[in-house]
Amino acid sequence: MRNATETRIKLLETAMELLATRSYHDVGVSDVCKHAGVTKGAFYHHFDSKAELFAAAARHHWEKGKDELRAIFSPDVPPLEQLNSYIELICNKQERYAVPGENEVCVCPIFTAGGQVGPEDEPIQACSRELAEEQIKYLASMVRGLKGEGMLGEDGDATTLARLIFQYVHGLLTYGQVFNDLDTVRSDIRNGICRILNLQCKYRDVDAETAA
Amino acid sequence: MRNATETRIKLLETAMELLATRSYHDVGVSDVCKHAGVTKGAFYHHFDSKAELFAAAARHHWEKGKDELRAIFSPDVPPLEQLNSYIELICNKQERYAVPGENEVCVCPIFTAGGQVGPEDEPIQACSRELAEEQIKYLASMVRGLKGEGMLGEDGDATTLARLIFQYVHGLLTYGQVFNDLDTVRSDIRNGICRILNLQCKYRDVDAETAA
DNA sequence: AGATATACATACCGGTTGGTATTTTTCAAG
DNA sequence: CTTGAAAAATACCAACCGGTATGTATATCT
Repeated sequence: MRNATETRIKLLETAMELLATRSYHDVGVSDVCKHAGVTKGAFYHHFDSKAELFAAAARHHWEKGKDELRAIFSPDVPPLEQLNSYIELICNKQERYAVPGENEVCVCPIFTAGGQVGPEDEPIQACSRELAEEQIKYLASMVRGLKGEGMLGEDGDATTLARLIFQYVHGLLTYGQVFNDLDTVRSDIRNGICRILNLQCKYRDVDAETAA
Repeated sequence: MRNATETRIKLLETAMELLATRSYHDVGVSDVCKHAGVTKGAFYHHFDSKAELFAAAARHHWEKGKDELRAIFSPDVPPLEQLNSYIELICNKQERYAVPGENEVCVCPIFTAGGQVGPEDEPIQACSRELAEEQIKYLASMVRGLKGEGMLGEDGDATTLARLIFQYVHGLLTYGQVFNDLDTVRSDIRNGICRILNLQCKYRDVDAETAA
């Protein structure tokens, strides 16, 4: 592992992987190092502190996943398909990060950390907020799209709706984590989001896109 | 403080107070002891471990608040009033536990802990699940009431809706905590719940109960 | 009052954790 | 090659935290 940037990235991604199933405080720097196959000396060569690592890791994770989001929420994609893809994305993340049999469900590691650290680790909270806001923006564009196609029942500011969805999804995943129940997450996520959106019933099924 | 049960209760309640604004790992037994005006020796006289303290504290907190819930969700209370009271209850809890200027928002300390500990502290997670399920039962009875009065738009299993609400509220509070923004919580909570319920518009305002 | 169990205090232990100091290795430029 | 700086490994430290051991008041029972 002589490549510097490679080990740095390895550390960043390992940090997020561990954070997906454990809490911020449960993930020690030694843990990260061990799983990344790197010693603590190397770690502190790249990062000043644990907090800095996780802030950087969150940003890295976000940047990496951004392309996915951009693809999903691209203006070229029909809004309803955006919705379906978004739901699918979250479910896929479960399969990618969760540990079957142990931790069935994992919440968004970025936002979670923000809720688990106190005000002393402000940089991490700030990072959480920033990325949450950005994600909400993507959702808001989708909401506007749905509204434009007349698929939503009534009023409701797009940004507000997007925020509500974000809040809901996070709560849902936390619920899934505590109950270690991925099935409920799978069945609730569409239901919850569609209800918040007040999406017209005929569009709520997964295969409804063909009807549009 | 020679009264045993008194100090025990003091410890239980202090634990929940601290947990309301900090994470489980950030609240040490020494912290609890200091804030409760009790030494560690006294603490370990009453509890076997930190985990046991918080499990017991959660139960105590729950039992204490149960009367409120029972009153709110009593069959004698009109369903719509139940909803309004529930929302108000959550907002009031903010004023009670949050630290103005520092921690504006606090999430349900019981359920939060469940999401913050790993599988090693299983008792705490178990406690979280148990109390969450009980709370969902109360919500479900409210949902049935609303449905009985024909206030909800359409289909939807009562238990499912109750679970969705629970998930949403938790996500909302976490959002509020990270953004340290009580105002958004206040304005989103009614919106989110009513949308999940698909509560008919005319009943959504706070003062709509007079119309019922 | 004497005996005994309960309630609490003080001091400390073992382990862990974030972080540092120092050394060794790698590798490219001169 | 030599050299020098970045990268990574080793060893280590101070602080902290959950938990324990032991001692001391206070209440209860006989």
